[in-house]
Amino acid sequence: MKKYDFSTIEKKWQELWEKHQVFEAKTDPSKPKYYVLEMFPYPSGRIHMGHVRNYTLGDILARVKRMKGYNVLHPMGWDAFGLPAENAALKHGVHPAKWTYDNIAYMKNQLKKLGFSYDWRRELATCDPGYYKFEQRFFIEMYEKGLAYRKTSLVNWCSSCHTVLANEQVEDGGCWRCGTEVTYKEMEGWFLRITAYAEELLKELDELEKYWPERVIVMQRNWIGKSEGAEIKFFLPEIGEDLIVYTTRPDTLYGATFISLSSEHPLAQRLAEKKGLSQALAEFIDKVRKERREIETGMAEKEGLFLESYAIHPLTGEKLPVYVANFVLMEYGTGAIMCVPAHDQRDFEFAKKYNLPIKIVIQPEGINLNPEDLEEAYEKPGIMVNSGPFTGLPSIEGKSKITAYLEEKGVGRKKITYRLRDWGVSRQRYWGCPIPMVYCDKCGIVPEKLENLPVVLPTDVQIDFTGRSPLPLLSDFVNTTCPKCGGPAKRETDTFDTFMESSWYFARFACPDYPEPFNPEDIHYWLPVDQYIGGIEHAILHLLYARFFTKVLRDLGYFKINEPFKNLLTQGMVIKETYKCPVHGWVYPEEVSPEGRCLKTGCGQEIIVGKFEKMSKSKCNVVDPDVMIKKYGADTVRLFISFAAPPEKDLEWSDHGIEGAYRFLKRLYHLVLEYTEALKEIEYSSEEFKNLDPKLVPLRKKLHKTVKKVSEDFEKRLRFNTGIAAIMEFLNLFQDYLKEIDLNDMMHKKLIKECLKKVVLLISPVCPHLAEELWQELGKKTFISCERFPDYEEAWLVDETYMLVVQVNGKVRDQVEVSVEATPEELEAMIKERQKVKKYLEGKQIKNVVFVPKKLINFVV
RNA sequence: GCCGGGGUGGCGGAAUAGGUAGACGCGCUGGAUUCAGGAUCCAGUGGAGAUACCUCCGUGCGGGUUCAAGUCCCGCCCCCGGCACCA
Repeated sequence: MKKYDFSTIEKKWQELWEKHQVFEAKTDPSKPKYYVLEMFPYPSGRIHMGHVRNYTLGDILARVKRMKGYNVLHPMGWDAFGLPAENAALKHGVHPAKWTYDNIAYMKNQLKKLGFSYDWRRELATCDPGYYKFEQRFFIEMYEKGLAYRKTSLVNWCSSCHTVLANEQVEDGGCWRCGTEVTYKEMEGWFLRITAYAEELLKELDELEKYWPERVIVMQRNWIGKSEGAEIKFFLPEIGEDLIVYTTRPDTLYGATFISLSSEHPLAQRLAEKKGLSQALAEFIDKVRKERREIETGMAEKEGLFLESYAIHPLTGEKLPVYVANFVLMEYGTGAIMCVPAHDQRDFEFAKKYNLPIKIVIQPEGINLNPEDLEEAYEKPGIMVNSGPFTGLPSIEGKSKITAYLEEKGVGRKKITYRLRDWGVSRQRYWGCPIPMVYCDKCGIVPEKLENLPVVLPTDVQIDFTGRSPLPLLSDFVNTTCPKCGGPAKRETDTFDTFMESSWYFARFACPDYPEPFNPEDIHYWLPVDQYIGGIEHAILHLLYARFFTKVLRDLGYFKINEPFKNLLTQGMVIKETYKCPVHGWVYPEEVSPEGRCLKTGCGQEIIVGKFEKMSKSKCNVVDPDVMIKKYGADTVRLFISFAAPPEKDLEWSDHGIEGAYRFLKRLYHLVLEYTEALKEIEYSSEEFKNLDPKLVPLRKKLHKTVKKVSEDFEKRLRFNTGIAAIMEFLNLFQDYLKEIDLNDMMHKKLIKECLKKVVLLISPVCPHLAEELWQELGKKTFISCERFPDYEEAWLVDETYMLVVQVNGKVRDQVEVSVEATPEELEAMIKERQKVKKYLEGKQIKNVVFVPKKLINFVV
């Protein structure tokens, strides 16, 4: 028997696919298109199992859609700018460009070995000036529309990466990449006005809700954080100016007993000066900055500084003391709040600490709150009290009534606020896209001329051991001429956040060689992406930025679409069991004895079998895709990874599990080969099966049901695990039927041929190399990758008989095979006489009989 | 605290429309083959009791609706993820 020689088979078909350009996509408006995209990888050096899973899921879908007659675009590229390249340069003395391109070459080879059906002609790397020059152009166009601007702000700073981080890149107070604690620094930098699109980004989520995972929608909604409230003016007599506060609870206005400002608030400074408190305020600001970490996480105790000033309540005329408070953020709302201790927990705590009055203005129904014995703020709705003309109103109504009243009197207005902040895109890094701006002493900030783009990142540089960007030191780069006046000027030396590149790459894939950013013919045909697949870790960052860019590019006239990704699938992580030794920490599986002891020299401690965790080098639980491909072949790896769990769930890597997948493919291979000689010349047409041997009819029916099931699971539900299970189930049944098969009978042979052909077609999106090989063995001259997905015949899906489940009082008591044509009356009469049923009915009165066609009959006694 | 998602055999997971819970795979048990191991093949495999038929229990816990609930409703517990002084 011929051995299943996967390595020869896989190499053979990979070469043939490439030679015959099988997966090249061409714009063709006469055909329906389907754009499958997986999140492109950062070229870190080697692909990991997470990539294998992501790209296998995408590849199965791309292959299914191709077989279903779609013109499929399935590209791959490299998110090639980023910090690790600089770190590698530092550590190994390799230039970031060389390191990056070497990694790309290696990883591309790995992807090819997995047999993914990419159109490699469209490959792009974001560090290529031919790519990023358009990004520079978009930025200049945004600048001209007022969507990009420069400002000084307090930024998140990672001292280890020597760069600024966006709010989205701070996780639990640490840098999202290296985990170093983030500090705050005042810096100037470029911002994109994503807040201008806040409302549209939020609103469009209602539509996306049908096609995107709910949790992603929820995360984005929270991130945008829309709130409706009011801005209210409080007059400051000391300086003769109005202070504007933002509140979502105008209904509690009469309960305001003091005012708090952010320490960064400009009016705080002015009031402090007036009262000779500048020194105290400066100290307070300093303290707040130092404690910002604790403040942001809600850990710091509330603290304030009384400015010895008062604000006039716009409706009562009362004098309210003005404080600066450490918990008031300058970046949100107006940086100033009215404080209602009775109905806001934060204000309550502050008031208690500084002995400020508490005034109740909302009473819950049936309870009478007293300021003296209040233990926490009452934040829920109720009936308004002590609220002048509004007393007696439900607080829900009071919100809009008070706001309207304020508007009428000119001391306030309705206001919508978003939590979303503008996107800071400046990074003090070398390995990134240069920001195409020039600083001229005479003309100020001037964008580079479009015809001078790209501003090329100089590659002839030495990476300094401090890890700082070499760009500011490169006089050839820095010194330039002003695009406006031609005089001497200096270049911007910051580079873009790398999320810029990934915000529009999906569109460039439609026309990667076009001399302009986009060829309208191509992008209007291919966009949007029909199915986007990637990790949940990008639920906010990347997906929100890409949505924002899409809207901007639409408004700049490039796109016609509003949203970049129609359907989104967020696949789970690949996780594996971990082992921990009490002495040595995490250990490799090879370092654990069969008795569960540590095998490190002289150790012998009992190993703690840990949780399944995301594969990582530090936890010693990684499985290298290369090793698996070598041992089992790409088809087995693809099969296991798409079978072991539904796509959106975490997948537990199992060494036994992959053995099972391998076993299945060997079985399939040998089964087909066993018959290929006898079947080579056999052809069949569906009409011929009308005279099929009755004992084989159930087999053909199962075949057609399986085709239907797999078709739905693979194409519509994206549940590859159940689709594959259905194929396995059919093959099990098929093998049972082999005893019945007579190879001298022509009809039998035709049926076997049909079964094998269809099974091979069904499995082909998952295991394409093996499928191509078996297709050839079955006498076919075409690529199975270019074949049509099998059809099923409706007539063969229906059964003449079925197993009727018999219940008595809802409990299963019997099963009978019955004809679909039998009437309920006939069935009832027949079943009552059956022994198994009879004993439950004897001596009982039948109260009701429930009959569910083709399913069950239930006697209620 | 708020917002999502989830809890099904020894394990990963099925059950798409309220209708046989446990498909498929792993593991395990027994058998065949083999000098032996591995590989392969066959049979069994939710639990308890009877081991011939069969009976009872069973989808996190407690109630409910229904002829019928893993699935719907109410209350609770636990796990995972996100957000969290955003006024």
